[in-house]
Amino acid sequence: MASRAKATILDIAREAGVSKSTVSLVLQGSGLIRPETAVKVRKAIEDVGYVYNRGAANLRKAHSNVIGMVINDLTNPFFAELAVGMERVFQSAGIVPFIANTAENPVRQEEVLKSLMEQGVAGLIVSPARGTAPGAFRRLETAGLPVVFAMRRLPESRIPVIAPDNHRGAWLATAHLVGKGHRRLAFFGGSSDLVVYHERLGGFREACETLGIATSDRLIFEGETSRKGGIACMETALAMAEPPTAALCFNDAVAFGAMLALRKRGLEPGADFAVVGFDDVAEAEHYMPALTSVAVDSAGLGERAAHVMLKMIQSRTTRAEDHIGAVNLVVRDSCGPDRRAGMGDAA
Amino acid sequence: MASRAKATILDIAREAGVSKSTVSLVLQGSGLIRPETAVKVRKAIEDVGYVYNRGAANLRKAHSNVIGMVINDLTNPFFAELAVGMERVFQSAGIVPFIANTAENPVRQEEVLKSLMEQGVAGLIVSPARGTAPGAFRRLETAGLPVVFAMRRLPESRIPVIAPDNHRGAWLATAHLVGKGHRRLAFFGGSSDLVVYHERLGGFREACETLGIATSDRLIFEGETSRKGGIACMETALAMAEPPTAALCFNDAVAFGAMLALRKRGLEPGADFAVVGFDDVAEAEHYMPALTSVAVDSAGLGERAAHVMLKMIQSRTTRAEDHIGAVNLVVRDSCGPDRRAGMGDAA
DNA sequence: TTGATTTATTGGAACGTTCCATTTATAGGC
DNA sequence: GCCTATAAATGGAACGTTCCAATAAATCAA
Repeated sequence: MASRAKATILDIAREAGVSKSTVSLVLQGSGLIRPETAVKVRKAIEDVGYVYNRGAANLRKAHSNVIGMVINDLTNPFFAELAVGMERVFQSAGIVPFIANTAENPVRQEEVLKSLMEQGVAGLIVSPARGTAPGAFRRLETAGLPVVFAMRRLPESRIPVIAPDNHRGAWLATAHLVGKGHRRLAFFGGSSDLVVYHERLGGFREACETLGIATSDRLIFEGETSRKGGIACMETALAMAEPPTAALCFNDAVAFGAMLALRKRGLEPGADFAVVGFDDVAEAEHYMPALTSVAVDSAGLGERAAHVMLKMIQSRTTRAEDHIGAVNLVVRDSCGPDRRAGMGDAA
Repeated sequence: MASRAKATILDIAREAGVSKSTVSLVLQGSGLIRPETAVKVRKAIEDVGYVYNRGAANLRKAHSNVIGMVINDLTNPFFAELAVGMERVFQSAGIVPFIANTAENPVRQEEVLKSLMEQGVAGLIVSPARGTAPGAFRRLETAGLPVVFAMRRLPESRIPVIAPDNHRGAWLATAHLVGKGHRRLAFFGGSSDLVVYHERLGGFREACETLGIATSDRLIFEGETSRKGGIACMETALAMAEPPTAALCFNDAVAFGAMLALRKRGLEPGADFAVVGFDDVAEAEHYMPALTSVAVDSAGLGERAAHVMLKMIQSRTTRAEDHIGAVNLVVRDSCGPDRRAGMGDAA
């Protein structure tokens, strides 16, 4: 049907016997054209197999309808959920979000960012890769492009952030463990080049202090934020002279790893060692034992980030308020009372 | 630094004291320009904070450097891995893949496809949403756009497919169960609107027939391809007068659900009922018990799909060979021998 | 020196839209 | 019937690139 060369509005115009301007108007749904004419034009559009060329249009129009989502690890279901939340909002605003994965690689991130800009996106929602240089987003800022950070932030930047209340989440989880009678608490996973790490660890430390629990740097185990990292942390911890009896994990993946390591040593997660996760991914509920975790509502945060972005685009500004999302501790089966202390005082 | 209005190559030309053509040549890395001139131009580019306008360029150039990946369910880690494999290949070819999620919704898929085309993508890699209309890709075909299906296919279409050998995978898994002494085998999850379902179920049926096992439609349980679906299947199955002793599950998610349902009834997966999954997602290895599953190498299939796409773009064709990826059964702990039969003949 | 050849650089015409300023057609008021 | 107001449709100039054909400058062979 369609000829080999791509059809343009001029082809449609010829086909329908009108001018290209009329076709353009129809395409934009303008009320200025007579209904019968519109019908005629739309038929011609069908007939020639026309596809709109947004690149050409953007040459004249102020802004495009695509926004980019730059995500550091797509294989983490947590980020996938974030993406899904954003999509929900954008879809209803007629905006198409394109997702790009940086695989936690700053160089790749640079490329992706460049490509998205060249494509003329209207805005960018970014969860920056670990190890991103402090100035990496300077260019975007000076270009006046709306950018919001999701989940993660960069040490010093004026870019608005949408993230959960990491400090409070860690506080709640720690208090829960203390309430169960644990006195020797560890923190598993993560590393200090992540701002989130400092927030979560900070909440842990503050809770310990407030509740009169001694903390020691020897009970803080840095590690990968994956199952593997969790296994490693647990193994080192159990090898100590005086091992901890409970651990707050940087995220759920680390917690799953920690529980795996326990099993491998013949210990029962929950009963022999209490584990709390962070993020509350879908899997947490179905694990054996079901994981107690800090729920952050990632889809909700995604929606929020999308709304903020929409507002920024609308008001053509590059500034917005940070949004710190509420968290809550979901208690399941992975934290029993401290065995040793339990005998004496915890009934 | 940068002025408010976007800088164009004309601004650069003025700044560097050359013509716009020279700037364009530098941008394309042409060897025709004198090195000193190139340096001067590049400096000017830095100074004015220029960002390349790919939309304008595509107006003249034949094709863009972006290809679209349309995925039906981003929250399934399986698809995320597929995406990661593709990205690896495209990155080294200087192509930027944009991912879009259809959330298993044909309407959304239509929008996403439209948007991607308008954006002028060079090609499309698609895992079609369930319930996609047979003609949904007709337009793309006639437009001469290279399209590859990944993992899933549409009933009748000439679009090349990259997918695992579902038939053989199911065959292997079924034979494994039979080898363990099971004689009453069920198939859990999936539904007949998916081509993949017919392939997997076909392999199951053929293996049963070849190995002399009776099958009955009453042992084929359709259901959602999720944990929830797996739970439902298992519950219905166990309620039967003569329940099966083993099940091949449509995918790993269904298998996890089935095992969950067993536990809920006080039965031990592996010992009391054998379960095999399909896809071998990362989680399978770490589950309790570790899940026996058919590994499909999704990242590898992603790479392959990307290569096929690259070749299609290069040779400006819309045809390519299908590629059926090898599978292999990873035996873990979720399938013990049939208890009842075991007494008698399976030692 | 001259003409031919090579090397660098440059105008200008596309590319497919949008949108402003016009033109043309239709209707209304007198 | 004429003038004005409104509705509908249109031509043409952008927008930021690429690329061809043309020019200008430098090099070479005679």
